[in-house]
Amino acid sequence: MAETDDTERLTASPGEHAAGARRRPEFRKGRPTLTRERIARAALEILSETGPAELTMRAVGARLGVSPRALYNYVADRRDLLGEMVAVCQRARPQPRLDTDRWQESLRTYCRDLRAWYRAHPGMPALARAEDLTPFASADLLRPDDILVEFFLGLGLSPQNAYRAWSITVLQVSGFAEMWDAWHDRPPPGTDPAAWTGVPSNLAAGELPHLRRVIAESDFEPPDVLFESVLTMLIAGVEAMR
Amino acid sequence: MAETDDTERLTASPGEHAAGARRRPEFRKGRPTLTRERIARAALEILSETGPAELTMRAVGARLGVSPRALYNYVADRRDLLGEMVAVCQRARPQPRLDTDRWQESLRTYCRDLRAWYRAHPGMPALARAEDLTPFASADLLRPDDILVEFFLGLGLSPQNAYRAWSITVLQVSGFAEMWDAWHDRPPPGTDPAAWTGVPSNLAAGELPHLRRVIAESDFEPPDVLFESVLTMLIAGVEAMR
DNA sequence: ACCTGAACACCGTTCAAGT
DNA sequence: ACCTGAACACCGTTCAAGT
Repeated sequence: MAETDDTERLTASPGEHAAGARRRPEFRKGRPTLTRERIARAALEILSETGPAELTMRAVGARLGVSPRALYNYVADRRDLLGEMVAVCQRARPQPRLDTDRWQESLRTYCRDLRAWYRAHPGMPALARAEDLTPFASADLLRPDDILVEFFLGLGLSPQNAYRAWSITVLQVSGFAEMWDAWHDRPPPGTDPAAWTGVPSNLAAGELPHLRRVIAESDFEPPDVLFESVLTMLIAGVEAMR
Repeated sequence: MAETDDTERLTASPGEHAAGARRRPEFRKGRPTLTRERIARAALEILSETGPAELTMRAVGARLGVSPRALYNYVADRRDLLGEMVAVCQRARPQPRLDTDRWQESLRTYCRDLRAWYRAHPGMPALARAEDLTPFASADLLRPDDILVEFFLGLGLSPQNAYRAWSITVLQVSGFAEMWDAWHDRPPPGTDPAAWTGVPSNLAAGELPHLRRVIAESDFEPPDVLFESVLTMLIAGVEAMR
């Protein structure tokens, strides 16, 4: 029993077991034992199913069939729970599979994966910022970023440009997911998602003529199409750095 | 007294005065009279000085020297107050001054103004989304957007491309302000702003080699420089649409 | 070792008075 | 017409027991 395995280490509870103590049981009264990770996952479910306002300690406890007080045996406070939520998310961030010989297509693919990951946790960056959490605390959470930087260096970019390209790539994808997808994936109640163009339909004649014309004469494009346009711009920008 | 002026109309209180009634006094007990707008401005100050967690009805009342209950004579509830905050912000959105003959420089200038505007209200888009508010409710708030679309049409873009260019411009600027500036303008307490690169300094040897190399061999670039890189990409993207 | 239940301070909101 | 103060339900968190 020299080394505990990965999941065991990550889900260790704050009440430390002495070395060589028996493992904590997987179940208790029919319910799975609480762990920091299990609590964080329940909280992430609440966050993406409802929203940040409904993410309360009481709601997390209720979802796990436990009193709110029980959570405090594993997390110090709400802020600590949010930190664990960030960590759980980060661990699931996609690992880039990048090929410098087909660099445009592989960058595109990775950005699509990254976008899907951000979309799966809408509002998480905003929540982290509102609570002054520092993401990327540990080195292994930055592995995807290291691979991405390596890729840009492999394209022949200078270190400075590789740093810029990395920053801009993450910025483009996270910005798109948070500022665009978040609205389109769950529009405010009462708005018609399909017709949602950002422009009110009850306009006085002559108001906003150009905006109206452009919307009338454009085909409706789903967010995916706009995202590809952003990626095309990004790729052209990287190309210009070489 | 046929037409009330702009500010009067916008700050009308819900308790309607009969037509021809005298104006409500500007002051009351030495303090300026409450209005929806004045309440929203106090709330915006709290939001940007502290953060969304400190934005409470009680705090807004205290800042105005009034009991929390008094606010409910002007706003229906917290959500209504947030809506008024959005409206106050939107009214202050910069009007583009765009010249198709010097289109690159004037687009750049407008984007800088727009970025400054977003930075002045950090977390406002996230707050609006968390509370399911619909921004851009009224037509006059979309005036800047109409001007921007007119500008892109004037460059010879097709309606479809003008729509894309508008979306992407707003997306780029808002995304940069919310995802990048928000962190750099007020980093989590305990981090050194000048050295903040997003990478922890206590790395084991051999960990994240490429990220470390890139950071070591890059000059520190303030966010302004990265923003200009984003704008260069945006301009190249628009150029490619013509 | 880990849980529950009561309790406290705080927040949004409402009710009943005050002037 | 507009304000205050008390009150209610809810939230984060803690204390004192339970098993």
